[in-house]
Formats: sequence, C-alpha cells, structure tokens
Amino acid sequence: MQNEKSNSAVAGAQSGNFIRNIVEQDVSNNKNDGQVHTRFPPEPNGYLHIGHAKSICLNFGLASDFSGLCNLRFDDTNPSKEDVEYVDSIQSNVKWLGFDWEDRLYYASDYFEKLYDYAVRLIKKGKAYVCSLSVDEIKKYRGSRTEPGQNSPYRDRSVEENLDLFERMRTGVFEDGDHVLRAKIDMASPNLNMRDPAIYRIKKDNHHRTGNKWCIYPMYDFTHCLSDSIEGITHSICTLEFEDHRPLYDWVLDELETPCHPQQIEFARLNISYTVLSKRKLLKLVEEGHVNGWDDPRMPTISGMRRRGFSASSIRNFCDRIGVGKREGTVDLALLEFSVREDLNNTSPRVMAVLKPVKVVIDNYPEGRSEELEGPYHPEDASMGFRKLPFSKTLYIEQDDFMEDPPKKFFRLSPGREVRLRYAYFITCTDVIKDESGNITEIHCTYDPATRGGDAPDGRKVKATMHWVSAEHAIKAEVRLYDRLFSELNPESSNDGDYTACLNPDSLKVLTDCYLEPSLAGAKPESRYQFERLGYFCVDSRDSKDDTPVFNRTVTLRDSWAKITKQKVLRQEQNVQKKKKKQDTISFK
RNA sequence: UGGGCGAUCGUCCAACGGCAGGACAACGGACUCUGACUCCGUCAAUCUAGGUUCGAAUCCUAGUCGCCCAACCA
Repeated sequence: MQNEKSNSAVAGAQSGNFIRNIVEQDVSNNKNDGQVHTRFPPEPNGYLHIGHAKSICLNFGLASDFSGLCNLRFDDTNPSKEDVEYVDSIQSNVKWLGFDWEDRLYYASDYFEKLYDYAVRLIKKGKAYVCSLSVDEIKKYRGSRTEPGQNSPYRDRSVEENLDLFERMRTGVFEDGDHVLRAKIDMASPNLNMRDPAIYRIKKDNHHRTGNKWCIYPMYDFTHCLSDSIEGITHSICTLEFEDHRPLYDWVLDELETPCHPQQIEFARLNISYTVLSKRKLLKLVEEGHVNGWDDPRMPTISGMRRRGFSASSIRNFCDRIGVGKREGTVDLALLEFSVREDLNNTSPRVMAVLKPVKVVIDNYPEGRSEELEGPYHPEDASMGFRKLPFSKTLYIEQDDFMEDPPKKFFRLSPGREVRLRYAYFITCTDVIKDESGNITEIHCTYDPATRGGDAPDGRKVKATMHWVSAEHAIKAEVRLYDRLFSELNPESSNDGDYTACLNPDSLKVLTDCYLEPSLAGAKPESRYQFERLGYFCVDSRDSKDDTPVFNRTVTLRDSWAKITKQKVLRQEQNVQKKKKKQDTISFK
C-alpha cells in the first residue's frame, strides 16, 4: 500500500478506541477462538461518502490489525431502492481507498433461500406468524412510546396455516401489503422494535440481482444478524441508531440454530461541519441539480472527493485521526483539510500556474528572445527531478500579487519595488498601464540579468517571491475553484432542516483564463500538483482534454496573508458597527 | 410522557480508581527563493449536586442537558 509511512506515523499518534479495546479483550480471552472477522455492509442505494470511509477504515483496519478478515457485503433486501450502479461504485470506492475483501464479496440476496428456511423454522417454533393487518392497522396495534401495543388478531394462527400462507406469499398469489411475516415477541415491550416486528414483506419488484425470482423480501433486522452469522462474523460494527435493534439482533440468533452469534457494537456516525452526510440528503442534492452528480467535486462522496483531488491515504489518515466513540459530535472541516494538505505536501510536484493573470512586460529584456530556466518539482525531495521553465519578455503574474497603493504589510509587487520571480530573476516595477475605466492592463518592469536563477550576487534581499508564466509559452486552462458546499456550520439544523437553503453560492468558481507552465502539457487525469502559493490541484477526470485541460482545486494552501486581510476586513466591519451604535445611542438621547 | 445511549480544552479523541494527555483550530516566535512546509512556544476541559474512597473524569445516587426509537427503509 502506498504511503505506509504517513499511515504508521498517524497510527503511532493515535490511541485505542472502545471497540478496539473490546476486540483486544475478546482476542486475549480467546473468544471466537481468538479470531476477528468483520464486515462492511452497505446498502447499494447511493454512493459511499466520507462517513462510510470511517466505517470501512474501522472494519478493515480492525481485521488487519488482529490478523483477521473483513468481508464486503451488500445489504440488498429492498429492491425498490437499489441499483447496480451503486454496487459498482461502492466496490470501486472501497478498492480505491486501499482495502481488499479478496474473495469475500457477498450479497444478502445470496442468502435469500437460507433466510427463507430460517423464517420457516421460526414459524415452526411458533415464533413467527403471518399477519394480515394493513400497514395502518399494524401501526395502530403497535401502541405508542408510552402505551403498550395490542396483539394482532392473526397472532395465534396455527403453525400449519402460517406455513401455508408464508409459502403462498412466496409463490406470488398475494399482492403487496396483503400479508407480512412477523416475529412473535412482545407487543408490550418498551422497545418498539420488539413489538412483533415485520421480518418479511411482499414486494413485487425486480431485484438487481435476483430479478423476479422473489416477490417477498426479508427485512433488515432479520437479514442482518443472520447474514453476519452465516459469514462467521465475530464483531458486527454499526452506527448508534441501531442500538435499539440489538435486542432484536440477539433475539433472532438466540431463537434459531445458527453458525455463530456475532456481537453487535455501535459507534457514533461521522458529522463534519459545513457538510451533509446522509445518502438520502446527498441524493436530493443530485436529483434537484444542486450539484452535478454524485461525483461532483463538492460532494463529500468518495467519488466526489477523489475527483476533487483527495488522496486515499489522506482520507484514511483523517479517519484514523477522528477516532471512534459513542458521542455524537461534529468534526471540524479544518481537520479534513489538514489531512489532505499534509499528504499532498509530501507527494505533489510543484508547478506554477497563474489563475487571474495580469500582463507583465520586462522592458529591458530583448524582444523576441527566450531562455530556459530550471526549477525542482519539489524543494525538499530531489528525487522528483526538475522541469524547464521558459522565460521571455512578456509574462503573466497573479493580479493579487500587485498593488498600486499597497498597505504596510503587503510585500509583493508595487511601483518602485523589487521582487523575485521564482527560479528566474529579480524584477522592479517601473510603470502601470490602465484602460479608460482604471483597470490595470499592463505592468512594466525591468529585470536584473545578474539575478538569473533567482539569487542576487551582491546578496541583496527581496521580501517576496512570486510565481509567473511566460505568456507565449504558457498553456491555457480552465480551473475550477471549489469551496465548502454549505455556508452554515450545521446545514441540517438551520433553516428548519432545509439544508438546501444554505448552499454556498460560491462553492464553485470557474476560471477560464488561466495560464499554466508548459511542463503541464499532457498532464494525466487525476494527477495532482501543487500550484505554488495557491493550493493543490488535480486534473479533472471527466472534463479535462489534452487541448483544453481542466484542473480542480482540492484545497488552498494555508494562507496567513489572507488571514491578515480577513482580520482587517472584520475589524473595519466592527468599527463601522461600533460607530453606528454610538450614533444610535446619541440620537436616542 | 416509555425505552435506549451519551456528556472531558473552541472541535475530535485518550486516560478503565493513582500527575487529565494527543491532534486540529487559535495565538506568538524562528526559519524560508512558496506569506507554504518545518521547528519552537502559548492558550485551553472533566455537565451539576451529593456519596464511597487515603485518592474519583473513572464507582454509586439524584438531577440537568443532548441524541436516537412508534417504515411492510437500512
């Protein structure tokens, strides 16, 4: 696996979690013969997101740390929501994240026949019955949180009748909703899940794998525990909302003679600030066109993050760092950003790109001449090699790198000031040319030929080093600047839960007039670079073409200058408000 | 108003009866041909009230607050 170094570095910093402690203890007590066997059990009804990555890392990670195994199992018991597109994307995502289920790819639908037999056994034991109440009636009979439920009038059907009915449910003589098979437990249980839960329903839907072979499908609570048991799972790890289901999980396995009885353990699902993590909510973003599909680089899906430029190891490191607990919390988006920067800083070649260009003319550089300079791909990793950087009379620099009337702390280019062009020359601004409306169209400079390569032989210093490209040699490109999808820290709890009301209008800015250094010609889809001083960028896998490259910004570099600017703006706003308050007070008097 | 679960720096996770620790964030500094990286430093927490104990974040009791549960979804 690549980046083992960074992973183990994180593993060293990370300490145990409560699930690991349980597993550790089980192994040392020789429970399950000291074996550890986990599984990642997605329903193929949507794309995987970073929250699933947490579960994947947990399940596969635990297995590998204890020399155990982890299965990939599709929990595909609801044909009306599931699709092969999702099955395919999930497999490719798990693989890409760096995990291997080897030959243990399973589907709950593989067990339909076995599950049916288990249901029959339950009926024979008098522990399940066919109920012919309607959905609404079942609801009424269930009672409420404070009141016990009532027994269904069909609860005491004979075993023979139940067997006959259940068999005919399977053959398709009934319509959807006519009957369900229910576990016979306790209609007065304080746990609603134990009030004779439905375990089989009629659904005349085409299943993505079994086609029209079945018209009855087992419910989650019946399927999951038995699937775990069939696969010999030792630790069945799931999220907190299934805590109330554990008694049912255990009940089914206790009532039936099964290969083993796995232990269900629940942990808190992942929340990230400025982000929505639920397949249902993400599906809505896709369906309503707020984003361009499941793999839109703004989506917290594995596919989206991959396209955005996240590396698999950065996601794995993030998952290690956030830990595993039972407390529902929200992880700071900054931690995710830190994790990508940390990884990409080590692995990305440096290049120069000018995103918002302004023309610079070097007046004392000979017309028509050009030369090749050289820069390392990584200042701290010589093994990445060097690339050529053509230099000529006309260049582009970043608009933000020039100010005609700079504030004190700004030390980039301004009239009369000398700065360094990275790996090239010192230049001094001599003149600024503007159009009628006052926009700067051209900056004129002189260069010092003695500073070739970027160092002054006389030892004089400059305060700033700037990136640049040669106008005639640069490659034109489209660059997509991504920012957080939501402007609220917790999109789900604001605006009465309508998270689409706080979509960030600036989550995507498309820049079509960008210039890249020529070494970027033919950059492969998904390859990642650091555009020096700007951020990490990745060749878009979908829209980039050789003649019209498209780059996605994964994340900006940390930027203390931007921070200073932001603070200044904030302070100004505060001052304005203070003044206003003062005035209000005065006028009130 | 029944049941289940949870509560530790701003955020996330540790500490399993014995010095509350790490990471991110924030702040300050050093370094710098990226205002990046790196390095150093600073700030900062046990929900409340009782109890057990030589000793409590940890155990007990009561309370407070938060999350989940009444799909023929998973």
